[in-house]
Amino acid sequence: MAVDKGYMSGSSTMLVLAILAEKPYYGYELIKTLKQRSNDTFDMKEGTLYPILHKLENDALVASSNQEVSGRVRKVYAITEKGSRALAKEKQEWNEFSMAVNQVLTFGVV
Amino acid sequence: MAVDKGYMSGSSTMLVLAILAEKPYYGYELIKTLKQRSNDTFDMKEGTLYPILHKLENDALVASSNQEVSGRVRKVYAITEKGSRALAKEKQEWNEFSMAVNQVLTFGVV
DNA sequence: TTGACATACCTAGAATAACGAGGTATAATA
DNA sequence: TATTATACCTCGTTATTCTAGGTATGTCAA
Repeated sequence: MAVDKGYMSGSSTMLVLAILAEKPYYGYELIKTLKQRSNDTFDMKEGTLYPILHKLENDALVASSNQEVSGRVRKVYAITEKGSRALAKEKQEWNEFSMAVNQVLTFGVV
Repeated sequence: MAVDKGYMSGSSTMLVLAILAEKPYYGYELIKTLKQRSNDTFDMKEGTLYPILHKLENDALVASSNQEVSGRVRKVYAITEKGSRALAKEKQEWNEFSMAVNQVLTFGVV
């Protein structure tokens, strides 16, 4: 990660879901997209992503299918209805968390 | 934690330093202050705080001294010059990180 | 005065999450 | 043909937090 890896903890799953909320992606493509969207701040490793995708699929938050993309079969992941609901909840938690952090950091600052 | 514990990872140390940046605190007091400042979002456990304080002291980011506070000897922690510099850096990293998250979450949203 | 509760500091072990480093295979390109 | 990029995967290490305990003191009500 470009940022301290500790920060990533907990938000990785949400970030993956957020990317998939737009349209289906396959793993490798997802990493590149995440990197782009974050202006090179997030450089998620494959050793991080694939276990996350497998867990998401296991929990039925995403569904995978083998599809031919530009002449090659790839495992494409799509978000499910359940996944969309989970994402909405995680976004809410993230907002609560980040606001609380900013509140502590800016205490006393006018 | 009131929020998912995963989110805390990485920011706990920064939050402790941020509290100490205002004035010296002893451990127990610090937990209560953090909880107040965050509107009950952060409920840090003692098993989390004390190891953090010990590590911070070991790295010379804080300094401790036994002081009598309201008729009782307590271990009071104060931020050092080095600690202030570390806090400034961590704040910067936090800003970079949270902005990147928000950028990914709000992609395509007008 | 005695028992319960809050205060106050601490540690060991379990759980979780991300990473590094490796493996395997195919396609493109020089 | 050799190298690089693509593409998916797993295992073991490391880092961080929590749970659950231990110890001790002060306060307050029954």
